[in-house]
Amino acid sequence: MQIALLEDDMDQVALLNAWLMRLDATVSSFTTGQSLKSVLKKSHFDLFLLDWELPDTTGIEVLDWIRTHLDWAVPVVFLTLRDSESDIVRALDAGADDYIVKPLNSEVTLARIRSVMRRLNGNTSQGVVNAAPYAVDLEQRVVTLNGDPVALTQREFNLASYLFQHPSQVLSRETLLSEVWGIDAEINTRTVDTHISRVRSKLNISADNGWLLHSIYQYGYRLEPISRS
Amino acid sequence: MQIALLEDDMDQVALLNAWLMRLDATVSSFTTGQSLKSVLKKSHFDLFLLDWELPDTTGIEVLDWIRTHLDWAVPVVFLTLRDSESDIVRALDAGADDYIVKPLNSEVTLARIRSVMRRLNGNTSQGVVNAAPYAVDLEQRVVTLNGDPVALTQREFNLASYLFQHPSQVLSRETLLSEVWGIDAEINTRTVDTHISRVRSKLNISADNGWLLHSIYQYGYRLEPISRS
DNA sequence: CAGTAAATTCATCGTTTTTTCACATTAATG
DNA sequence: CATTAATGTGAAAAAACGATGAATTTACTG
Repeated sequence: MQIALLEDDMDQVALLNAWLMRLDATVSSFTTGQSLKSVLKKSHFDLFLLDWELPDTTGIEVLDWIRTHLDWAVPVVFLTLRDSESDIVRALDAGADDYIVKPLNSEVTLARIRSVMRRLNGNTSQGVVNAAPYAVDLEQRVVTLNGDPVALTQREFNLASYLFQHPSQVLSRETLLSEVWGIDAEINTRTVDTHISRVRSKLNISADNGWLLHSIYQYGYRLEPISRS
Repeated sequence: MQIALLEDDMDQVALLNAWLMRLDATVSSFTTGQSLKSVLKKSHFDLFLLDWELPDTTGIEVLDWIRTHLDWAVPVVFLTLRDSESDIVRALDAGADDYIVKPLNSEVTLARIRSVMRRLNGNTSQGVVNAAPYAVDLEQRVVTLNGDPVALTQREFNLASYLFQHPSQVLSRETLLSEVWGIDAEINTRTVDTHISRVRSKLNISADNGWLLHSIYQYGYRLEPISRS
């Protein structure tokens, strides 16, 4: 679990770091919007925690940037001193998933973060991911097409399973390397492409089966269902 | 949208009913856990709003019942007077999606409910930009002219989509490079011009189709509709 | 611990996409 | 109207991707 914390008060950063450790998460903290943005092009985060007031921008602007440039699926939680009702409404309507007013209570903060994360993973944390005509059984580690199991290697299964758990999301090669391979370095390799190609062909992902696995030039891949109406 | 409201104070019920109308929702209210349970066997709800204290049970028990007997994915929000931190943590960890302490503020309550619903519905925020005779489907990443899809490459689509999302606006080359290419440096390149040319020709943007894509001398471009009378 | 089979990564080539370049055309200025 | 600078556009060059066989690494077996 990768958490990005945008907060310019170093005391708060230290405090939150200590608390978030209990979530079994890796926390990357940033003190300016600019520093976060520059890292975002290459890194993946599962959750953003934003302060409202920052040296070079506001949390709302960062949220807008995340919502237009990244995926909608990433949860964003505000942690701020600003407690006016209009600010709360503004942040939530801009796409925030929760809004916690400082001073923070450790238990409540963590419980709210857990709640947001649960909603994100909710349907897919375990069991069977349904993506007709495909189904991904995370217990048995098997992907089926129309009920028939398809022979995949471990790595192929891990990749396919990650893709089906993040449908319609634009996934960078770095994200896939980090999430599927567990490699965090920025290495020059075409391994991801090779495996994507094999998954595509073994699972026969095509318009006929209602799914497409596109490449995003210079970036990564995206698995998406075709909505036929 | 079907909302179930479990609340025994009739004044609160009346108040919430009035507010929730704005969400374009149908509200069914219940004053006892038993009455809600019996209806659940036949009815479907998209959201549960629970008070903590009820004549025959507690909100926590109802939440437990929902989580074990119904789909885990249904969002549940607490609306209660109980404001102790331990109660909040208890409810959230039992699977609640949000916890709002009374007295309620209408705007904040509605914004929090919208936030929870948005997360559930898989973020239908991206839709189709209508710019007759063009349409830009941000989900499928396809531009259509009179309903026929036009073959565009990724970069061409990104550019066209950005232009159609900012019609009649004067857009500098720097803005386009930053928003479409993700490049923040001011580099000397004619890449933007080439792509503009491609978009213009592939989409056949011309007076015949009601749109023009002008260049702004020494600055950038502007896509604008022609008002035909 | 060696031999074997399987999985993964690497290397290559053909194809597609993007960028650069060259030159024709258009626009602004006085 | 002439000059200069910027834009339009087709073609070439460069970069990235798809696919597949070869090489390497890993896992298993006796």
